Amino acid sequence: MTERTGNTRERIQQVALDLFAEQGYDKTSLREIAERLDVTKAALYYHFKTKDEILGSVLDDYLTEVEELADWAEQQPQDAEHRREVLTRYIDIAGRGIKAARFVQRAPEHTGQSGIGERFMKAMKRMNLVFASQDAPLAERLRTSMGIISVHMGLMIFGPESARPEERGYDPDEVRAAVTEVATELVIGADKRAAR
Amino acid sequence: MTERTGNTRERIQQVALDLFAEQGYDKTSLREIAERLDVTKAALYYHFKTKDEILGSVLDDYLTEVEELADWAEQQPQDAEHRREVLTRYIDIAGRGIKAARFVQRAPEHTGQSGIGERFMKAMKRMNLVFASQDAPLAERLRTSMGIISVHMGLMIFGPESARPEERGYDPDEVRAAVTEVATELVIGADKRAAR
Amino acid sequence: MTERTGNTRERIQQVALDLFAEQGYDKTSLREIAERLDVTKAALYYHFKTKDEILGSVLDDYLTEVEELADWAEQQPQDAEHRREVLTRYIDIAGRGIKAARFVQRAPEHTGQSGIGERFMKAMKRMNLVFASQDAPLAERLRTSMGIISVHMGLMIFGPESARPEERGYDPDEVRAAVTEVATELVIGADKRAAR
Amino acid sequence: MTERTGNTRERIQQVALDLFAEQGYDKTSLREIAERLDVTKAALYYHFKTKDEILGSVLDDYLTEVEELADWAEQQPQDAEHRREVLTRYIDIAGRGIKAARFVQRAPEHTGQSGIGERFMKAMKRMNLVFASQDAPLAERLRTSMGIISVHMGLMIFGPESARPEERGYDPDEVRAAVTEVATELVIGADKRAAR
DNA sequence: GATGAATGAGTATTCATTCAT
DNA sequence: AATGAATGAATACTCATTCAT
Repeated sequence: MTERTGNTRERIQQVALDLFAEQGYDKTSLREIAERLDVTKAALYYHFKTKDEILGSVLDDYLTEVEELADWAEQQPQDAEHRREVLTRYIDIAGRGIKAARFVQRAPEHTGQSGIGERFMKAMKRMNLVFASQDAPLAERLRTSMGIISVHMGLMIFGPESARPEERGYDPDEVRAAVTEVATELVIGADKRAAR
Repeated sequence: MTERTGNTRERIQQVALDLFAEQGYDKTSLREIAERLDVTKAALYYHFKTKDEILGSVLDDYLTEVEELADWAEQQPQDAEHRREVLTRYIDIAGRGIKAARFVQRAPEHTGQSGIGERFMKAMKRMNLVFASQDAPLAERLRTSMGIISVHMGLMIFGPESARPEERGYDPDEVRAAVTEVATELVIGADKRAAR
Repeated sequence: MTERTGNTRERIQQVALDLFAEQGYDKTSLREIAERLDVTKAALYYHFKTKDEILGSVLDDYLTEVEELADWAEQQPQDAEHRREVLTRYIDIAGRGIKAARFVQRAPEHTGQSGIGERFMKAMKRMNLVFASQDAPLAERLRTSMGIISVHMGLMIFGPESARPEERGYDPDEVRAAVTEVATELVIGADKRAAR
Repeated sequence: MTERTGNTRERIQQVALDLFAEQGYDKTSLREIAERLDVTKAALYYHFKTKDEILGSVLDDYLTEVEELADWAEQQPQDAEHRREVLTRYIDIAGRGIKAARFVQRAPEHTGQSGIGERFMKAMKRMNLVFASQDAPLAERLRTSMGIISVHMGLMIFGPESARPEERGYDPDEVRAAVTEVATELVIGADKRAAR
């Protein structure tokens, strides 16, 4: 009784996300995914129409959460308190969807052709605009951008699946605290400075 | 008779760096490079042994400069003043080798297999260690890492060859000032805080 | 409750014939047929053993009619009057089974491997022999062949489902008259000439 | 000394045309072509950018000749004598490019997507219009169309490469005479009738 | 009377690389 | 200093078919 319970679709998604996060989208071939699951490539095509659709399905949850956050954030007053709240929520989302977030950080390579690429670029742009408007001073915009990136990078570098083995094994709460601290300085400290 | 003689090697390097920076290493094919130069692919192999060697030769200057900077920095006292100096020099190097820096930032995709990947990972690690030791608090380490990354990102996003057309056209000095401001906060501000 | 029961088999045949006539046998995939019917591919296999059997079942009526016509024709005296009669009947059959006739005309591509291919080649050969014997002069044989082909072509080009939109919309009787005129000239005119 | 003299490109064209004429474009795979030439598939791609380009290059001569004939024909007076001349020339062209002509006759399957498909449809349409205008009676138009088709069919059925082995081996001149006779009746006989 | 899940063999195309000239 | 010709291995994707349920 090998536990093959109609879960192939989800197994594909898991493996695909793992590999995409590890090696990037382009470097991950369908052959690789199929082999790791011990099915044929054609089986992947039973569950998904294209490779891109696999990526889409795998980023969908993450992206949806980010989009909903952006929706909410755009309706809030743009003060320090709310920014802090938005940032905390974003860290939550990225923490849960850590592999997606990792993929997202290195994604520029892929963006542009696939529908999913555009969707995700738009979401990221909206997040950026929550923290600094398009016509804020360059330093301000760079700082808040780096705030968001620091979330991805912090989780990538010190998280449980870091590419650098010597960095694995930190306490998740410690990592989260560090990420929150740095990202907050960049995003909210920015706000305080602007208020001066 | 202004026949361009002997400069093919350099022309290859230029075109290759342009394309690598634009599209990434993997997405750039030798066919593309050769076509743009109006030579055959085989000509590339006359000048370089492999694709990876092209990349290596193209990153070499940049990497050498960074390595020399690291050499120097490791010999200096680790105080705020010297860090500021190191950072300024790094910004100089990145500013000159902006395409290499851009490539470097998205490089994780490529690192690992090719000799050049390792060399450049090592150089980046040394730079990081100049600003925060391996056993500094996580937040501190993340902050200084973000300091370096902010240099690459600032130049990539607001520099003359930004991928986002709406961000092109800023005054280089303005960009440099913003980059310096943000990177310094992250790297030196960090220092001040640590001193408290 | 007008649940369509038991008619799936026929619906498959209809859709398949439509698509085969439009795009050809090879370019029509079972997925396409299944999708258009909103059933799964496996359902097709419940009703037919192979793709080829679908084609067979779909051409069967047409082929049977042609075979019966050939049976009858072979028993008749080979004079102009009877030839005219055979031709008229053939035009009737082709007019009713216009999609089958259309498929038949372009069929050479397919003939040879599938049982149905052979059957239909044989039927066509018999029709040809009704109008000109194997040892008639080449011109005579070509002329009568063209007579039969002109039936298919006339219906294909000027019929209601012509591939060329600008040719759709002629009065069916007009088309039939033209077809009859040309085919008769080729088949019977031939006869008269032969009689001279 | 195996006679491998830079002629691969032409060998590809020959083999491709053979196979296209025999089996049709879609049913002919690049693997098949490559195997028959004892080269790899990649070698085909050294000489041609796509499969379609192979087809294009292979039909080009034929198509060019037909187009030039159409150019010329459109400038001539539309009388029986000139039509006879055009037809004779067309039979010449088809006789020389018999495989192309054969492919052309069954081409509808392929036409439409590939650039070459359109080009060739246009050429055929022009040939048709030389013999009967768009608003001639249906029978007239069908008859002249059949005139052209009878050229292809005659050569296909009775020519040296007939698909039916029992029809191979006729004297080429005899075939040509038969084709000329039937095609002329259809195309010029038509004219006489119209003149009545 | 059908579906869900899968397979094996195939397709066109691309790429880094090689080597004789 | 370079080209022309080719290869081997890979890639994303499609198709007819099977079978347990």
